[in-house]
Amino acid sequence: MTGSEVDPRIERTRRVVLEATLDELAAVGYGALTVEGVARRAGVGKATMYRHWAGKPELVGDAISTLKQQVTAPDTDDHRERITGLVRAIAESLATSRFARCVPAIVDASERDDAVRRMHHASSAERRAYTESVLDDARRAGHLPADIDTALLSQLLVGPLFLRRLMTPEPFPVDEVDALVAMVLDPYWQ
Amino acid sequence: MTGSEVDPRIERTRRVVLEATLDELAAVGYGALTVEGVARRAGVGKATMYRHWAGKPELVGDAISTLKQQVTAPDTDDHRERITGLVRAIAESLATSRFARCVPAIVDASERDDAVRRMHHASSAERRAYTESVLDDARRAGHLPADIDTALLSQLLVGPLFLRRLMTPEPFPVDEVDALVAMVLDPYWQ
DNA sequence: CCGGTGCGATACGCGACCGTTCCGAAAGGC
DNA sequence: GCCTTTCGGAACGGTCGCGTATCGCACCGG
Repeated sequence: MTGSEVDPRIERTRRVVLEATLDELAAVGYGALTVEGVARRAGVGKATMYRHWAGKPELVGDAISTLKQQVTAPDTDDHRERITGLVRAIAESLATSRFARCVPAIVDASERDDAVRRMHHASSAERRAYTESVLDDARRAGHLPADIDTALLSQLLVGPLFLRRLMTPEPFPVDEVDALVAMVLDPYWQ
Repeated sequence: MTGSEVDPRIERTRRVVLEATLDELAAVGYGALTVEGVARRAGVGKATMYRHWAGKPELVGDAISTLKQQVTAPDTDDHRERITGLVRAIAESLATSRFARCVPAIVDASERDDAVRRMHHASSAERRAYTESVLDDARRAGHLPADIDTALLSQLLVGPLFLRRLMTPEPFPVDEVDALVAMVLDPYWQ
């Protein structure tokens, strides 16, 4: 009845399977992902899968919800450097992280399943809010015009990164982040 | 031997099937797309499919290659208006066109199949080159600094549009295109 | 130490899609 | 008008994933 602690076998299964789900998602995409395939990759019995998840949408939705943002702005008082550091971190993440490897599959899955769609857009909104908060800090510190639209500004900074990841052969080069930030911010920086 | 003209039956089959392929792609994505499903949607025998295409990758690659960009800048001497009109047209296209409906599936398919990947990136490069050429015209006309990076500039204008289509519930509002263009270009416009 | 429980493995019937083959009908092209 | 080509439809054996059920084993927790 105390039940506060979870059976470590259950805990382990959840961890291993959700890990495998993300790998499978990156490897074959949403449409071709199968519960049986994830079970194989995770080294788990198929029955175990259905003991924990109702089916493919629930499994994938659960897996995606574990993809929380670990990208943060550097901890400095220099607002300009905070912004540049954040954009650079996002660019690096989009070039190497598991999230980056899953993005195309997640984008596609969002078109097919409502639960995945909500997860994806919620996570995306969270990341966007964080970027905006960093910009707002700079604005409140007087480095940006008081009436500037930081929501739009954040899209100018991040949009090109996703554009390059999803629409071109190579992600946005981290080397060019400084030029990007300069082109966007220099005219407004005070 | 003259062979200059193609049997209209073949021509019709190609047209109908490639049309259906794009619809199916938008509906179920790449991973879940099946040759049999496309045949059903097109109202065509399965044998006919294999008479014309070797398999799913070739079929999808062929279909995507028919998605040529019809978006153009308005024909005016006002360079600023040409640019704004082009960005507005892209935003409208991303909200309504079949291309927009297929983008998530195409992005995902590009991660799975090399032929699709090449098609997608080639089309994307073509569109980007066009946008850059419009910006270059404005630059040569003296409206933009001679040394400005129009490639980066075009990503600032288009990036947010794709960001909103792929990472948020709603595409970039056409109403806000003017504000976007203003924020990007105003500081550099001469 | 022992009852309870999660586990991997295996097998089931079922349906979908694969890629191929054959057919008679319909339409093209000379 | 006749020969040729393409067509849609149906059927083939084969593979794969579905979701469920049932094992015996191993580990957990009290």
